[in-house]
Amino acid sequence: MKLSQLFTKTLKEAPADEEAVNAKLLIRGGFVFKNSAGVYSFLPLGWRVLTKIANIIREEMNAIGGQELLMSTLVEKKYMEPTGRWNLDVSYKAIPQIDLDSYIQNSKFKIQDSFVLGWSHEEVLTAIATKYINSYKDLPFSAYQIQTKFRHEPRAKSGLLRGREFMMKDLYSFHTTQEDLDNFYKKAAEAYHKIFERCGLKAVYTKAAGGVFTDKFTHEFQVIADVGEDTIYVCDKCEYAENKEITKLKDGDNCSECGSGKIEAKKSIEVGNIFDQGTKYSEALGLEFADDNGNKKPVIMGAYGIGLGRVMATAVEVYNDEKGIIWPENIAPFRINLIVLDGKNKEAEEIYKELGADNVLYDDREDKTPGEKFADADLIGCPIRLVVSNKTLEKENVELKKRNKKEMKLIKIKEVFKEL
RNA sequence: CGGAGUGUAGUGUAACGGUAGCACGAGACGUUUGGGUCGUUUUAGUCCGAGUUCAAAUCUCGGCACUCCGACCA
Repeated sequence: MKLSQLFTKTLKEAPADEEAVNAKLLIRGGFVFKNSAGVYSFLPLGWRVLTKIANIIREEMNAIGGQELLMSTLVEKKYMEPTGRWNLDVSYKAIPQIDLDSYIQNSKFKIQDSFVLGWSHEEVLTAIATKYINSYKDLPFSAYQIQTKFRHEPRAKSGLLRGREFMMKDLYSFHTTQEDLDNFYKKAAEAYHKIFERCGLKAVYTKAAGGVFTDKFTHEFQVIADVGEDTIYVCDKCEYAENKEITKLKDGDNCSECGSGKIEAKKSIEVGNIFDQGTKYSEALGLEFADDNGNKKPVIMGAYGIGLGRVMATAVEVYNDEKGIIWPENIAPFRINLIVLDGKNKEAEEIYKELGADNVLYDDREDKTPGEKFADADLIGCPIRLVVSNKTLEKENVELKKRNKKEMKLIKIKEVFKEL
């Protein structure tokens, strides 16, 4: 991508009323546009990051057998009412625009028969499954989607960390036995660890409460960071952790799991969670299977969520300096930021062509000074910066600097492709 | 939803109740080219609605929005 063509621009200063680092840097860099509190549009750079996160998640979900699909966003009352989740405060209702007179005259229109904008899709997928799942032979299976969720947050905050509208991956698994669910649950947890690791994040596996999703304990993936709104109690040795909301652990306790570690309280961001939902949804919506004796039994379910925007914002919170973002390799909008100084030259064009528009953000702007280009490169935060200028070209060199390192080195243009 | 704070140009900031100014950005011309270069010039603003006053960005009331703390967080 040529920076001269990118329709967004960087801002020298962050909006005065933003306090969260992720909001400041993502807005300044032109990754996102804040439409309202907790409601963001993803601009080309931000969308690239989000897409990369989505693809990592996809690969790992596919690897454990998850089948990708896309469910409806408008969810009718008939789905949510049986589970008691139709009239929860989190709901945004979608009410048709009809004039009041016809509304009163025409009793067929009932506001309560409208839709909720989907904020979680257990009911929808369970209802779909009733159509296709009859026998134990149809199980287990798991399916997921990556979709925008709508949740009414009484207080949206911290940039992308708590929004009213956000992209989420939600996977649901369906099983005949608790053992089978437990096995899948472990596989999903491993997949989650891989996902966060690939995104450059270290997530602590944390025991927590299930809220409205389940009465059982759940597990959260928590990234330790001061902006986090959660508090977890973690063992400094074995990393056993429990969320403050359920724990009896205290700061300074000895770890009961490994026996030798010390428990510490840490602020953290919940980037993902997994739930054992038992038969709550299958029973409410009549999802049953026939076992090998022909007896009908409710399907046992699990749910597994990751907030994509939250992963993105968390990476920014964890990896930044006074100049800008330092993206982890795998989720950077581009791997390389190529800067050309002293006017365009054929060497830079060749490097850009060779490495590819999908890998390189090519700062070919002719009306910008070197200082501005460097400042933008630091702000946008691609892992590798290449500079081609008269100075480097004298000896057929390119300068290479990593965003997370101070040193820079000169390498021969011909060898750039090997190096990268 | 309770509490606190803030709303001035695209962004960041000034202005005692008395001419809305500065910087950045954007446009033009020139200049400069390894860390947001310099100069000239143009552009654009008091969140909305009432009230007090000769006069309101400024005071009062109402609304809306945003930020932070708390409650909530599926």
